[in-house]
Amino acid sequence: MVEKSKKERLIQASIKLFAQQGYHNTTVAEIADEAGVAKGTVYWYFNSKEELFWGIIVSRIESINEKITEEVSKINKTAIEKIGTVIRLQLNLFKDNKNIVKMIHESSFSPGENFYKKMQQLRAIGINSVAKIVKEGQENGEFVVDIEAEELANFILGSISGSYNPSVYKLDKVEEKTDLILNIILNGVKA
Amino acid sequence: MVEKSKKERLIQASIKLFAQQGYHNTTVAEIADEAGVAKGTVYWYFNSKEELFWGIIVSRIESINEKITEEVSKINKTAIEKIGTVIRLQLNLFKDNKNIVKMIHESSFSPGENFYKKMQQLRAIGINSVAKIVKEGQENGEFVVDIEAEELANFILGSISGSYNPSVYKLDKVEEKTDLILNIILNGVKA
Amino acid sequence: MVEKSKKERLIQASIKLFAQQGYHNTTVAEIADEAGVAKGTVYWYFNSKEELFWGIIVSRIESINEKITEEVSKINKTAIEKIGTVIRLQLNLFKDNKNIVKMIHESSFSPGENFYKKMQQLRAIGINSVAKIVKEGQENGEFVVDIEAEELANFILGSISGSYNPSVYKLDKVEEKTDLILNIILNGVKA
Amino acid sequence: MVEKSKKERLIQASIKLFAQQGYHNTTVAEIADEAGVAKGTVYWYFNSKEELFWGIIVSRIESINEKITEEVSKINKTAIEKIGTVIRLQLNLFKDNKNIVKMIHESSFSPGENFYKKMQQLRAIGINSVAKIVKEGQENGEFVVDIEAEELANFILGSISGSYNPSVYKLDKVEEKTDLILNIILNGVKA
DNA sequence: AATGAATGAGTATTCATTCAT
DNA sequence: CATGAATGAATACTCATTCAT
Repeated sequence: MVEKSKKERLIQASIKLFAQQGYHNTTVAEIADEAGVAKGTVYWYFNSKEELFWGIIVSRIESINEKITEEVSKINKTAIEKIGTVIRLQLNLFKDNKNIVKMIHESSFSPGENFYKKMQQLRAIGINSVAKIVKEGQENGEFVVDIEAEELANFILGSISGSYNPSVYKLDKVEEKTDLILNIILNGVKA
Repeated sequence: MVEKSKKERLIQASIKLFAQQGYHNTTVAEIADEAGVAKGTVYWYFNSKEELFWGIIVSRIESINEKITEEVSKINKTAIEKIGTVIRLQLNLFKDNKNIVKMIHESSFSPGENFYKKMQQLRAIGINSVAKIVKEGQENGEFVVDIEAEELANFILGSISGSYNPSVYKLDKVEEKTDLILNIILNGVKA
Repeated sequence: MVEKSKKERLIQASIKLFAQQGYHNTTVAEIADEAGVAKGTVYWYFNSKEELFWGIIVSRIESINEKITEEVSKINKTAIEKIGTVIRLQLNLFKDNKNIVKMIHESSFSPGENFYKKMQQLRAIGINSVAKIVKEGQENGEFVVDIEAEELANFILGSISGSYNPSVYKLDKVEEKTDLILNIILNGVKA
Repeated sequence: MVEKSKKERLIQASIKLFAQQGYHNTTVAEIADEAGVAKGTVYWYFNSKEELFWGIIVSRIESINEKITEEVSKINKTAIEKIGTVIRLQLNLFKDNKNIVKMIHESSFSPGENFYKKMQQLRAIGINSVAKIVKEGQENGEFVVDIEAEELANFILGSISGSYNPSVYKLDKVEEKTDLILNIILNGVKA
């Protein structure tokens, strides 16, 4: 079929609108409208507006976490190369899902306890994977050893998303940006 | 009188509640209640709920921006020292204003285009100040020159806030953390 | 087949759910579910939720009215005996159809004028039949004559259902209760 | 003031509409409209539509229960006289509050567990009071003693409300009706 | 300055009903 | 006969804001 399923259309419409206008400023009616379905149809596929929002967020983060985890287990790559891949994965996520990044941004403030915990878990999973890479690098002499692996992982992941700033970074040059960030993280800024 | 002014009490109540519950889940009635005033009184001191929210956010960010700007102009310090101060300032802001940090997090997206732009401006001011420090450091040979000052500034500021993760960082040891971050930024993680 | 027809299953499910939860708190989806059929199927057998509800109510009341009418025409019984039978019929209806009694209770008011009138009519038919018995009794000297037959009939029918109180009456002893009520109605409570 | 309070107006409007159309067929908007206030005002005075409905029901039943209880304790009246008063009180309640009677009718089917229990309690209180009168009458030889006082009380109260039928009883002649019912209850219908 | 009663626009959610298959 | 995806009208309730006192 060329025609997308109504559920898929609802998800796309949600991503677009939530990102553009924020969760609270987007109505279920608007989403249905944008997706070209009736309001009631939203509730045929999703139990609530919250579930719709968080379902999207969680699925995307899980997807990138999976990719990172995958990267960790590769044996024919150095730790440095793996960190490079992590950066590239994140930047590509940002590039391909500008709207979702915005949604994740917003989600950092929790509408509900349940989802907040879920988000914490997801972040922990990501950090954990990167920490494994770091440990590997520390063990084989690629990385400095005077900093705890987990703290380093936290810094790395944080600096990628923290430094992601649409008004500064033009994300059409992912490779370039990856090199830049990796360069700073590896060598620092001192002359 | 030791009794705080009603306006001050309203601001404190707002910070507490907005941070705990988020903007949309906090009602004006709750704020008035927490502050011990009548609902109508809120509107004597503030024109709207939004103004109350943003007034707080903006004032705090402006305050730290001022401090950074101040730091820039000091002449008896190296650029590296200045960057260290910037990190220390940020971490202290986080430490002293956990609630406000949460608010800023939320505000990175929330209610309406106007304020989003305002936030972008504020961020730009901060980056601008740090970029001046960086340029200074590049000119006097402290920092690498193959990276644009603004991009570097963006990375520095971003990595501080991005790596700020309450569940990992215990912010009671600001000096220690400052050294850690500064160390990574300056020297990188490569062995 | 031992398997009941879908229509029958729908009726049974409706009685159960309407009685347990009331008309407005029972959804067509629930009924279909309870009956083990698809939602759409309900509409093959019944034109609407209302029709389903009222169809049940009306059929039961009509059935008891028929029995009462039947009773009236018997010629080998005294009026007193006939009244006794009416009481017994009612109590047995209550006993066997607790759920339906609840439904009738609710229906004494519920959805829309049309059905309210229908209920009035049904009640009128019942009263009319009993009134015939009363008249008979008045004519042959069994009952007092200073009270209009219809008013008496109304009292009799009303006192049966009005005094029906599940928390007081244990309806397992229908004969006993019949005697009790008949006794009071006939002889009164004065010593 | 000639102008009734908004709360009072809301109560009156609710009684009217709930009785005319039933609980589920009456919208909060209609009530507000009928009372001449804004929709939001309903929620200033009442927490919910349910509370509004049940608040009315309960308060009226409590009021008549109080009157009955009062009657019980009078010492210069015979039990028969007291029963007469109970009948008169009920009929007057019906007369003055035709709408409320309808509401009580409807309430016999519970929207919520809490209120259902409350209703049971209220009925129990009424029966209890009447049972006291009956006992009194049994002790001083006014009433037959072969029937349990509580069962008799249940019958009496039940027969009054059960036999209340707007299409038969014209409630403008309360005294007459009171005598009629009292007469039947006391002496029965046997010639 | 301060109050709090009153407002009414705004919205998520439900559910009887339809109809293409 | 039977299904269940899809519809959209209907509605209780919230809450920022106003204003007479």
